[in-house]
Amino acid sequence: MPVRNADIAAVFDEIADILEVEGANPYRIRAYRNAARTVGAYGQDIAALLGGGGTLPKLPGIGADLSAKIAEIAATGTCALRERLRREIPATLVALLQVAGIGPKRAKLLYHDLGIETEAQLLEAARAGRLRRVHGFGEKTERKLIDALQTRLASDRRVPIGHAAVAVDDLLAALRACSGVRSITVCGSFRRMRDTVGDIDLLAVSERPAAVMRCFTGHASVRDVLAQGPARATVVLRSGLQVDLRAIAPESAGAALVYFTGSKAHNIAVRRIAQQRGLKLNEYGVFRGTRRIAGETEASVYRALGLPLIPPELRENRGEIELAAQGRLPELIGRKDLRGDLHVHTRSSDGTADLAVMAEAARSAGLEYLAITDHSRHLRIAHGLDEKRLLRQMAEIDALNARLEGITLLTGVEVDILEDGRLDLPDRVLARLDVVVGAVHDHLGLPRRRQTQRLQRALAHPHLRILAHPTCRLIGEREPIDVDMSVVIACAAEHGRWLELDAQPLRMDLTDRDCEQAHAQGVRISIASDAHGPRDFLWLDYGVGQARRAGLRASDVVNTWPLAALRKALR
DNA sequence: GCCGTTTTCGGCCCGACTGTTTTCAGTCG
Repeated sequence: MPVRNADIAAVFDEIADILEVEGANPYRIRAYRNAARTVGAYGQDIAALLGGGGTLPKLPGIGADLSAKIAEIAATGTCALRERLRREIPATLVALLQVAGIGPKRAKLLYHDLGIETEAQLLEAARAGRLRRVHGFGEKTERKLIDALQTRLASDRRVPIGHAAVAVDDLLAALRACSGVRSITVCGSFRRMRDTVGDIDLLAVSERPAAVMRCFTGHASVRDVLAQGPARATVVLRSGLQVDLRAIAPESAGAALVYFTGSKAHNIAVRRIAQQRGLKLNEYGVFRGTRRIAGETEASVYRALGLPLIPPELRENRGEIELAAQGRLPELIGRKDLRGDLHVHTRSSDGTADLAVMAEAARSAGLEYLAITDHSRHLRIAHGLDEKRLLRQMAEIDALNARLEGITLLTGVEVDILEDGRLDLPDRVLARLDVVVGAVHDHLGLPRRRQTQRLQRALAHPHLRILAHPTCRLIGEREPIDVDMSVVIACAAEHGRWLELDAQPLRMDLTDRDCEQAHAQGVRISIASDAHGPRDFLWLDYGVGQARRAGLRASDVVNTWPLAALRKALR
């Protein structure tokens, strides 16, 4: 089995986990965590690079020791340190760190004092009242752990960002209406527009924090209050989603936004910059000694550190701070840049609305053109169109275009890519369409080589223009297909094909990293709603967010182009 | 374990909340 970058990252993360339980130097643990992130995000396949006689360039946070371990893992799949650590600490004990309220110190203590190695044993001991015999544990901790263990399975999954947005809608409206509130901002991974969120982080700017806290913990959607103080509170909603609220005074709003938006790695990096300049950065502002010199806005915080404002989507400590320092941050695409959508469905296949309704909804969403791309015949479950029905739809679109104002419909199809890479409709009909979007919907389990060849063949087809939802993943429900994405991207680049960033909440496919790779290879991206109904165009917000995470400018995204330019490119 | 226009050794971001403590450790973000 070839060793992928993700495998190397997993080894480092496991080492960090075990070292935590062992109570090792926290900075050594951080070094392994950072290395895991760096390796996991690295663009090239490291094992292939080293195996081919290449050398790994100097990466931040990776010195002589970690490079040697990377080489060892790339060659063997593991490393001596991990094997040794595994013999010292049971793997199930490491898993205990996932339980809320259990950190490395307590895990170690439980292991030594009570011999507890698994979640099941922990639950049993807590129920039997044995935990309170351990130093630092009491009745209350025991009860909390029982709760945490019982609800863990149901509540620890990350939620697609589009679903989380819906889940906190009511709560946000209530908080914004609360007296004394100047603003409520969703921060955390939501504001960074990650494809999933683990919890929701809210920042309330207010001069009367106590009132906001009461409004928050007393809201009808709240099931449990986990923690509550004058400045912050944590609740669990009835939906199972955890929400943190932090209240802050207006003069500190910007610093608090930076702090609460993260990422953690970005925060650590900018605080280090503050330190190097003889300053201190915390959620209340930037301080020289005890004097606050910035903090009311995010821009003021970054300015005090000698940096331009860094967009939230880039704050992952993946090089954005260096780019900012050099004045080379990209001018990121925004939602308003989108002029069209090149992948939507109607009632003709599995959509819920007809052509005119979808056209009107797209126009209301600020779009100027819309490609109608219903499924093709092979996808029977979605009533896919055969040649005859597709030709009829094309005629309807022509007729409708004559009447429509402010929006233009393009003819198209989401044609199935068959198991062998051929397309599901004859060339003579594909040739007559404005845009052909190709997608895989079955044989998702093909081995890597065959799946990759299948996509290569499809991309080489003269009429295919866009590869839709390239990895076919459904977040939390279905793993991505096993495909060599670097080969697919290279193939798209070679043939001048475009890759889709499908913004359906469950898909968000391409991922931010793949999108970044595609961009680096010069491949254009189509941000598509894959709408099946008139309200689904709001998903485009999340697609744009993901594209921003990948560092895309408007010009990199084909559906920002004016219709004339797009038509020219399509010919 | 990494890193260096003060350093090759001694630093490494900073604060809130909880529970069990008699002044603070552990956990979390």
